[in-house]
Amino acid sequence: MKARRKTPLDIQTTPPNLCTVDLRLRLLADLPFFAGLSPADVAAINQHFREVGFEPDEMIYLAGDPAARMFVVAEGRVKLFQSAANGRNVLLNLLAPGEFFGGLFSLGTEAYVDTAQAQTSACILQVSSDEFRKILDRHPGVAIRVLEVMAQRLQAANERVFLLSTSPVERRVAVTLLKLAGKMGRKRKVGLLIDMPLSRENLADMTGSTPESVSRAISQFQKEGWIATGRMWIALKDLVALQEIAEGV
Amino acid sequence: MKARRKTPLDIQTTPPNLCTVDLRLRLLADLPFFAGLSPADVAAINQHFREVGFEPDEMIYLAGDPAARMFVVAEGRVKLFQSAANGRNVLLNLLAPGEFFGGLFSLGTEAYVDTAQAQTSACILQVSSDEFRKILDRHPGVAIRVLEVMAQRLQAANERVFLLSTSPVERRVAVTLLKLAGKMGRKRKVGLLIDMPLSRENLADMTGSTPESVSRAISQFQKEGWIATGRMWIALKDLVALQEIAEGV
DNA sequence: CGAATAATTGACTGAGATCAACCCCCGTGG
DNA sequence: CCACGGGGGTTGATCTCAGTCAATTATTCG
Repeated sequence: MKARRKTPLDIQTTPPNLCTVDLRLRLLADLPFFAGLSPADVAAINQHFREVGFEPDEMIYLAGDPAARMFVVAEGRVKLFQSAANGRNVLLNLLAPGEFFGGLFSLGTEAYVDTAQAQTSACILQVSSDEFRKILDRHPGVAIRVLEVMAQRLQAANERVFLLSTSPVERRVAVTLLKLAGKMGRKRKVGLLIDMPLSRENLADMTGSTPESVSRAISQFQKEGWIATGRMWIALKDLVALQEIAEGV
Repeated sequence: MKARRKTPLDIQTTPPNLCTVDLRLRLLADLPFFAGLSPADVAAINQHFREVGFEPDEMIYLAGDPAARMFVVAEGRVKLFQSAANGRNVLLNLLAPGEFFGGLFSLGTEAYVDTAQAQTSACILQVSSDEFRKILDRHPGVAIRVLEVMAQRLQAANERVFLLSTSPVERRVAVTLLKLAGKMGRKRKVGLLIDMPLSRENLADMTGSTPESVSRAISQFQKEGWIATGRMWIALKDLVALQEIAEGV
């Protein structure tokens, strides 16, 4: 018997592209910032959301587009990035179901400053920025919870500035792997698998480095037995060792 | 007649350390997030603020302290930074009057993640996080405006990640100078003076570099006639040229 | 099986960090 | 008023991490 595929990832060959109705309601109710609302309120808010399916690599919006909508990931993975003139990209965030993104929070700004792209096939809920603004006005508690999320993201961004300013590539890669595993790690036989297709280039765009340098770091980690990896996937096997690299022991 | 001092900065030798009452009210009313409130509301909110004076270099809070307070700069300059193990600092923000900082927005977090230090003598208004939280609950419009400020800061932090990931030191320094001048530039004979004491090391901490490398970039700019500089001060003379460097022409 | 794309590996190069010496302001105190 | 000392700034020499270029190998899909 011969293994046909080596990827431990569950590849969604037939994308659903549409979320079921109950998934929508459950999802909205589970969003951190709608958590305090009554089921009736959530149902009312649900009315304003429209759902859209995306193929892998499909663009959701481009930097510079008028920032007219706010989005919530229902299924799949979405990446937010900015492109540099020399062709290099900077990956700002990788989003999992339940996370929001889009133009709402650059309210002064009229256009998106980043680009959103489906990393896998994805189902996305969207509202117009105006409508979401009305929801915020109507439900003050929601605004405060959104504020908390924004505060966390600001903190994460500052941490990243710190890392880029002080740490070598190897450490930045280790930190990134641990963060990804914390967010979307699934226990598998090979280890704690980061549950999404992830290339060396993606990691380079996340760490301010290059695919080659990331590859060297990854090879090292694998040689030490701390991770298992293949084409487009990585699983962590020794979190403690990685943590030590991440913290610069 | 002989020039006694070469610094074009107005040095505050006798710090006031206390803000006058009308300054307080004017300041609070002018805060972006209290802008929509009635004078009576502002006066009521004012009751909850306490004012404190700081000497230059005095610490306002340390990373790790319980995040019990939220602050507003009334007068002076405040720097927020994080320290790395190797002794290097990363300067996260330089704040001017009207800007807020502190523990409020790491609501999940119990401790400050950064350190706040008075860069000049400064007058700071403070409220307990609990009290400010109540203000937010009572005035929903305020929460939304705070949200907007947070969104701007997140965007600024992401821009910084982008710069650190893609641009050489020279460009990062140019961008930083332009941003500082936009925020606290004053027209002087020497040029558009950045109105605060600012060392090469400060700039290094802002650009993820070293004092030596910043010095080399600055020397270059001066040789080209784009800036004028001295001990702890910088004035911009050719914004267009700097803009071109900043945008990578 | 073969084409396409991801990943690895090596050799070379260069931007910038580090180390070190020196200069120059500026406030202080004789 | 001037001499002094300390901290900020400059400049040069060296070294190193990681980016670049290029060739090869591995993996997946049609």
